[in-house]
Amino acid sequence: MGARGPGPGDWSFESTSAGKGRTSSVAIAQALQRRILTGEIAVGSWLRHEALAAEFGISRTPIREALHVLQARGIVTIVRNRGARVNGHSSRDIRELGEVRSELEGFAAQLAAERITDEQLEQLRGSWRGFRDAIEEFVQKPSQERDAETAARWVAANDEFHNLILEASGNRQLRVSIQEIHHRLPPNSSYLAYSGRERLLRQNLAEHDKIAEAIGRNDGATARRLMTAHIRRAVMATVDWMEGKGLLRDGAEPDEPLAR
Amino acid sequence: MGARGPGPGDWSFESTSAGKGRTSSVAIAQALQRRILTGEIAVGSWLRHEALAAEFGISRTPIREALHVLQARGIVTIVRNRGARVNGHSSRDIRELGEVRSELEGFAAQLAAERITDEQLEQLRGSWRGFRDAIEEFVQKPSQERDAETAARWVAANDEFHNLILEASGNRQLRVSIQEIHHRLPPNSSYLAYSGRERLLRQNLAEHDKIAEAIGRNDGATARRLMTAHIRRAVMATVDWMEGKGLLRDGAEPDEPLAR
DNA sequence: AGATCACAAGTTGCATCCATACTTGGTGAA
DNA sequence: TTCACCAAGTATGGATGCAACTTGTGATCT
Repeated sequence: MGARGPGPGDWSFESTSAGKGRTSSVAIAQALQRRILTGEIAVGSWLRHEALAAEFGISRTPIREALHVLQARGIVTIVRNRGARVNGHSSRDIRELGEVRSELEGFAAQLAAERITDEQLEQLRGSWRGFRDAIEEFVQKPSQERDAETAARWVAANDEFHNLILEASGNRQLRVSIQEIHHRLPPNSSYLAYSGRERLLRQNLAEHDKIAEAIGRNDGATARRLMTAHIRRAVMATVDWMEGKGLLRDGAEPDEPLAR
Repeated sequence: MGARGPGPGDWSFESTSAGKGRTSSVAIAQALQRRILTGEIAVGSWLRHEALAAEFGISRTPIREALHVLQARGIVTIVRNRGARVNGHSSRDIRELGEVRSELEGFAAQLAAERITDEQLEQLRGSWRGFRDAIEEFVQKPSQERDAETAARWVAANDEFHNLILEASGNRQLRVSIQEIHHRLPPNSSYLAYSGRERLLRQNLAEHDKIAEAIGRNDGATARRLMTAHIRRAVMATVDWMEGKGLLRDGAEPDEPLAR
């Protein structure tokens, strides 16, 4: 049961048709969500059934379902007889999400420190080594050769580290809640925010090391404190990067569509 | 601007028909969710489009949308060409959800203690008094006269207390996450779990008092500790009640893990 | 008798069609 | 010139029809 879930930050499919001819509406929701959160679809824009249906080569019905799913996730707002509008994030939203995430992951680290098994601990250390090796390989390449594949390795190793801790926490609902928060954040934002900055990457690695060590000592309080600080730093880096890329909505919003 | 935001994930209505004849699919999702979480619709049962459409007097299209929303909330699982199956909670799920909720609400209390304004503090105290009065009125009535309306008063006062703290925390995303957890729990479960037990009600009241006092002293650490313990106690009462009512699924799950 | 295969019933998934509400551009009057 | 009103256009919400898939049952073969 360990290897089951790809965990948070995993939007695998998007590749056109999932199965044969039928494209599940959840796949469409995922594809739309990815485009929205990466900024490919602008914040505040309206999503029109007809255009999306034509683009995906299907009818409006599954599009409508996908939009309702996105509304349930808080990513768009459906206004009656007007359509679905993209709910942008403000810098404040990202920071607040980061606060929540840091608390939850800190809690997970504490539980993990109290409950982790020897086998899981060994996996965690292996994951850390994988993270280290992937980073070393990444930073030693010249910038031109840094392809997506090498970068994906340390992204995967990073995800694995956090997932192992969630797994070791023994609380499945905690995992669901954290996933739900990831659903409200841009995918791979950590990768994008860190990819160019070697110093931050190395700092990240060192933090992972200390967290794993505290968990290995069954020191829940320290593990929690370290993890919380770790996530907060990552969030700050993400906010910086998003602000630089102009992906954030300004604080003041032009017109509130859902005034009820 | 604080009071404005129905940020993402704020749907207050549940009141039958939203407009006139048109029933929004969101309203249908709410109605179905309520029935599922109260046990009116059995765990493990299949929801069929045709039957639901006939029951609500509408066609299958909005039913399908509602089911997809419920799947996004983790309440049902849609299996291709087979339908939507109700995902029951196990006692472990409820406990785990309670752990998460207690952490988040504890965090909210800590933030509230650090950031609350004088005006909000006064509201909080007023809310506490309302809670006290409603409980007094409730417990002094003979059992037969305890109608839904009087009980609803202290339920509302209790909700107001927690909502004010969330508001004072200044973190809107925290509120969304907690609401999302509530979406995975039976509605009014606290009311149902507490309604018959005067001692628990009074203890609840005393805990609210201490929490409000710690927040008033700007003592974040104490407020957090008290709130976390408060929620955990409430969750334990809820689990007891749900086990007594047979609303929980047995621990071992036959097949079909609920994570996607 | 037990197992296997084929067929039929039932359900879902998607496409298309109709009704309704909102938007918007234009026109006329103050 | 500006405001108000009206009408046409457009997009969404819901209903219905059809194809594909799953499953249960019964007949046939070993």
